Amino acid sequence: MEQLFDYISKRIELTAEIKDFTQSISTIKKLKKGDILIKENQIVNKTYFVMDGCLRSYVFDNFGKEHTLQFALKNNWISDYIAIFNNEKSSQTVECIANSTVIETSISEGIDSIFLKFPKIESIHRKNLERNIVSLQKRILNQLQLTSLDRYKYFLKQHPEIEKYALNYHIASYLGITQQSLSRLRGSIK
Amino acid sequence: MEQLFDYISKRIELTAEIKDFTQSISTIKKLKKGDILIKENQIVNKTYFVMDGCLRSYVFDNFGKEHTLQFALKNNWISDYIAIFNNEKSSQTVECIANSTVIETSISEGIDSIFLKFPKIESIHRKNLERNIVSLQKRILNQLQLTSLDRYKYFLKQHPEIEKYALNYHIASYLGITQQSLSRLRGSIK
DNA sequence: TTACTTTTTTAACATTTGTTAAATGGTATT
DNA sequence: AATACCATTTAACAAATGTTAAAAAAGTAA
Repeated sequence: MEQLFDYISKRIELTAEIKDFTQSISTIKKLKKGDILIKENQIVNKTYFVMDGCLRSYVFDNFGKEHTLQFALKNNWISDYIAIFNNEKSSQTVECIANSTVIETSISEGIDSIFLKFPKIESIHRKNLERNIVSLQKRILNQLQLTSLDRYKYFLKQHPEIEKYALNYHIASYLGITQQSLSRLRGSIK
Repeated sequence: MEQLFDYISKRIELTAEIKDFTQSISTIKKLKKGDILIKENQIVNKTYFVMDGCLRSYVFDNFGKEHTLQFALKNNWISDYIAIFNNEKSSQTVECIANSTVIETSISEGIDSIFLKFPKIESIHRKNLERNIVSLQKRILNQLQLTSLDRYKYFLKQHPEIEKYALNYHIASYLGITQQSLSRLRGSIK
């Protein structure tokens, strides 16, 4: 649990109160490759902090194809935030793509009520949201202005250790191309 | 200014204090089509609330091509948020694409200091960020799973009155295709 | 109206990416 | 080692989109 406390204390002053509260809603879980943490059409009241390993969130389209929204490596959070923020059932799947250790944090009492009790946590959350928006905007701009080869190169820079964990089609479905195209791009690099 | 107060009071209880403060950092501006509000490489300490008309934010790529990040219609905010959140100089341009009336809000004292004084404003901001993340994620998913024709149709649903304001290439550069391709898609609809 | 500018459409051709299918490579199990 | 399973690469062809250039249409000002 220390890893999460480190994360928090880098952002705000970690009081005993906040520490106790965080502990009370969190549990450490060992996961195996292939485990599914969130399925489609469920109520989402958990969010996951990756201590080690790698999780992936994705959606299925009408043809059953997967489209990857996020990879979460060490010290990153993942969940279906569309569902949480909109109070909807999940449309995303969150899957463990390598043996991982995560902290599962329950937000079933509602995030707004948490922020009411601990305004400092709202500040952390707000800053995370800002960071998140910056990276989503950058991803959109990449999608608009880069060729798929350049997107792939940028992706590797951003996630240097991802190839240890992710399959070809995980990455392809993040970049918006087919696995065969990605394979072609890889060939063209050498 | 009433329009902005309406916007705020729909989200939090609008106290006299917050009203005064908001007024003290805001001015109404009439803009003409073609006016540039934010240029590349400037310090960004303003954000714009559209009362009427339409603004657009975009970036230039290495070849001088424009890529549209956002259209802001009535009751929407626009600025270069990457610059603001990261404390960087602007990489985006914000342009007025139709005669417009906006409220220019100065955040030169720093958004964090504003939130310290008025935690309620941080809550509004936080909820806006969440909504924004949902729509950015949806845009990414659309980019991943829809054909450009379906993206265009979805875009029109989302921005029903945009065709009054936006040129062909504004929309094309938002969808990530050329103006010629967009023209082809339009033809194929009828 | 006319002349001028800007935007949109159209067309021919080039390039990229998708589709389908088969071959190759890797890993774990018996 | 042999088998089975899964992931990756390769190839041939199809479809979508980009590129370049010109024509048509729409908008604007004198």
